[in-house]
Amino acid sequence: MNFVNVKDVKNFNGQEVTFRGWIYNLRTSGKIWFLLLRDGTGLIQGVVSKNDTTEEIFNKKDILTQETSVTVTGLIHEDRRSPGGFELIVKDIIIHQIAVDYPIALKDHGVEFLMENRHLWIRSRKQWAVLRIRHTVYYAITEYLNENNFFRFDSPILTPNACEGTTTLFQVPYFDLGYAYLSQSGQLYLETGIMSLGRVYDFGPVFRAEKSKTRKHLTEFWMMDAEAAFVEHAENMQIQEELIRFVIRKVLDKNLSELEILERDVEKLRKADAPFGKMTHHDAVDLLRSKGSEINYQDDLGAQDEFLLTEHSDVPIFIEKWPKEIKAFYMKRDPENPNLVLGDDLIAPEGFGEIIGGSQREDDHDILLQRMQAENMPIQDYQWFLDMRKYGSVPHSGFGVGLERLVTWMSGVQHIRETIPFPRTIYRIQP
RNA sequence: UCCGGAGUAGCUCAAUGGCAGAGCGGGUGGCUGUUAACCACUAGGUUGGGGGUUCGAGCCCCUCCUCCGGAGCCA
Repeated sequence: MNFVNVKDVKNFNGQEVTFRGWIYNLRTSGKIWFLLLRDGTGLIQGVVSKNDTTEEIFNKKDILTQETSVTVTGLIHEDRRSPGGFELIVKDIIIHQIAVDYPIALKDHGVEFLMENRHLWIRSRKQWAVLRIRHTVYYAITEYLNENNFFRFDSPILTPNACEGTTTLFQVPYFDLGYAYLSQSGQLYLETGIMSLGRVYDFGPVFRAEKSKTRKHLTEFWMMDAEAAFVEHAENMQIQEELIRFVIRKVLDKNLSELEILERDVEKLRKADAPFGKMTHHDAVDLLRSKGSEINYQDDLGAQDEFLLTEHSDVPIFIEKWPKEIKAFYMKRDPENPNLVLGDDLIAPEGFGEIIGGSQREDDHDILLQRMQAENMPIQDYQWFLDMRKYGSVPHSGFGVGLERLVTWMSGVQHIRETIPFPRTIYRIQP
């Protein structure tokens, strides 16, 4: 048999082919009936008419159900009336297994019901489309990095100590050594990698036990952390911008039909592939206060602030040079103003919020040590990290991209939980 | 954790303190071009758990549970 993927259907016009997949929907109309078949690569409509087939095949309409697995053979032909422009004149249907009482109808469902049935919900068209965009984004990021001399450097997931505050760590028993913690970021390890490979990245799941309950948070999410030697603040932002614009172009190139399924405004993505905005934290606060926000110059941006900053912008905006008090200990002080650090956040337009956090790192041993002592960090646990500033320290920078945040923005979905196959949130770990 | 909201048929939702209903899905029948098809008939209920007020509670009160939205923190 000539097994074919639905996505390749246009190459088989007029030929007899066989698809393997699942029944997405069934419509009967007397002496003719239609089935929608999905095979993972796409959807195609099959037509079965009484006059053109055997009674045995025609009567399969009485036993087929939504999500029944089948092998379907037939003749491809072009037809405007069919979704996708091609349809299959069915000659034979082999049933693998009949799905009984599939719970997810092609109708509205509540979030709780869909989350309980996440293992089935991923078969639905919109979820399918989002997961395909996730795939594109994932590979676009690695492609950009691989082509720009970054080496994959896998940092550990079980770690002895925290990169950030300990209240947000997941703790696991670790033999006779007490406890280990699930990694929140591979950044500190990546910083060691650049002294070997020059430019490195890791890409994997990270874990944050934050009790965040918003549409932008997961407790387990995928992050790409990149780190580069001899790269300073301005170049760091330039790399981030090139990377994100590369991802936008890849998604527009590969996922137009998925974006259409999701009813994403593609023009907004096209416009975002242009030079990004840039302002200092101080200027951002000025702007926000002029718009009525009560934010202060020592404050982090809130969700409303991120929206206000980007509401009239087609492109993402960098917020750079932050007050050192609200940023992590490892960020390098601004040589022009010791109260600031050379950090940058990249905020996506349309209210999708922060998608990147990055900074030039503090490369001076004594300044870094001071900063760590001021934050009461257990210095002995971080001796290896301080070592890098003793044995050939160099200026260096890095950043972390939240994969699901980026996919949320690209696909335009309203909640981050739809951008990962099995979301982990504060109140849900099933299925 | 805080603030707000919701739990009624498999699903989405109605129901002035007074007989618990509709659409979808299921079943049966009809229809040769359907697009989440349509039409007719039909089955389907411990109204989240516990307690209370009342002649009478899905509806009011207390409590617990579950979920949703938002905030803070962050990617």
